[in-house]
Amino acid sequence: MSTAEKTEGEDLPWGEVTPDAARRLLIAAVEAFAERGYHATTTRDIAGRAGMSPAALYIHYKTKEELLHRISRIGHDKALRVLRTAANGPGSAAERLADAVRSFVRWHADHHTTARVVQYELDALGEEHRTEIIALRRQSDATVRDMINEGVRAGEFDVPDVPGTTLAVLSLCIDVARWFNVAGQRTPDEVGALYADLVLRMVGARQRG
Amino acid sequence: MSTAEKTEGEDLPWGEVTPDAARRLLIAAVEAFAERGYHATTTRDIAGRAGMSPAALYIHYKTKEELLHRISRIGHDKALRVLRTAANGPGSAAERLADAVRSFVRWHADHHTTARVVQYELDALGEEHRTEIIALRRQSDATVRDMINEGVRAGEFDVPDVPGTTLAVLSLCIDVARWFNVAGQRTPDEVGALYADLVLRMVGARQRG
DNA sequence: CCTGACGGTGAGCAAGCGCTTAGGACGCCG
DNA sequence: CGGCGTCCTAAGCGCTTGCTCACCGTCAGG
Repeated sequence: MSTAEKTEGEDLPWGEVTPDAARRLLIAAVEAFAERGYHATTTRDIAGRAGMSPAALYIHYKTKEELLHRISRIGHDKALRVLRTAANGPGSAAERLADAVRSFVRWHADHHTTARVVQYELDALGEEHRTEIIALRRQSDATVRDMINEGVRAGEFDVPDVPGTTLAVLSLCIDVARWFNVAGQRTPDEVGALYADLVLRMVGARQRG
Repeated sequence: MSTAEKTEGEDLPWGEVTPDAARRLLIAAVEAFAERGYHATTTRDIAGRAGMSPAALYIHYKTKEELLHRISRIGHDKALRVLRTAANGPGSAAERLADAVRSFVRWHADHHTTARVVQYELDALGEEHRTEIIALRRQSDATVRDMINEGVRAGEFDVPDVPGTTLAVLSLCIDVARWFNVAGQRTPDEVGALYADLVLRMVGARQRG
């Protein structure tokens, strides 16, 4: 068996979406949702961007909402994995928090079109799908909160309000998806570095890079 | 002439919208837009919430987009005024910045339903209206940047990247409109105080309150 | 060659959309 | 009382929406 068969799912942007036509439709939907928002996007527009007829969409997805759900699910999974990888890495609490913020922000900047859909079209989802996604977000929250708590316990941080600071840190990172590339001229790496520094200041880390 | 005639425009929430029916429609629109988003809201829904027939909307507003524009315009004006009042107040740069963040955040929390429409439905506006609103946002940006610059010049702050930090501070404040009251249990005053402290940390203010 | 599954299309349905228009209820002035 | 302007409604127009359905080309297996 050729090695390309199983590995191709990981490196190209939406490789985990398996029928090729389904992937093209999903990518088209991400673009359209990010540009105009979920409700302002028509199924005809999505199918058109993917080079297909309007009816083709319903061969691969049951409803327009299912498309949004798939995008939201995969996007949140990836963002959470990025966060956790840095959080579980080596180094002091400050180093891990800076790393986590840096890569989380970089992800939101790099994939700002996906991130915008994932973070800002949440209540277009149906009841069940929305609660599923909210559970994923709580895991992101817990990941950041744990890092901050560890830093406080180790004496590295000075944080009077841990839940509030956690909320603010995540809010700051997530909002990158809204303004990125609308303002222009900053690379994802630069924003990541800036935000890592700002967050270290917010938690009162003693030494700064 | 009775004194109530001119003063009533200032204290009640949308007092500047003068025909009474027009105000009721606008308030209904704010609620609906905040709950479901602009595109997912129907003119019938807005009129229904205001206790009127669908056609009544078009006596007071030419289009649904004009309603959004009026909301956006008034909301941005008010938020900018709140920011500037604190920025032009007395005290050191640190005190004024903290004050500005505190009141700006409090406004976004208090009027989170209005703020959500104002901050997150921007690209539902038409071309001309959108550029008009963006000009107002640039003034908010300039107000914050000036305060930070003054603090740096006075030796109160330590900020390596002033434009980037300005962006982050505003992003942090604005995003309050997204999560407030979805999370619950924090009062606008508490969030304002927390955020003022966090922002002082971000700019490296030497003394903290 | 036939067969059947797969993946796609063209046409269109019922419902809902933003918005318009003809007309009615009401109060004010003569 | 009539005439008029203001504010609102009932009805509906033209169009678009999410989605369906009857049908078709392609290709592997026998």
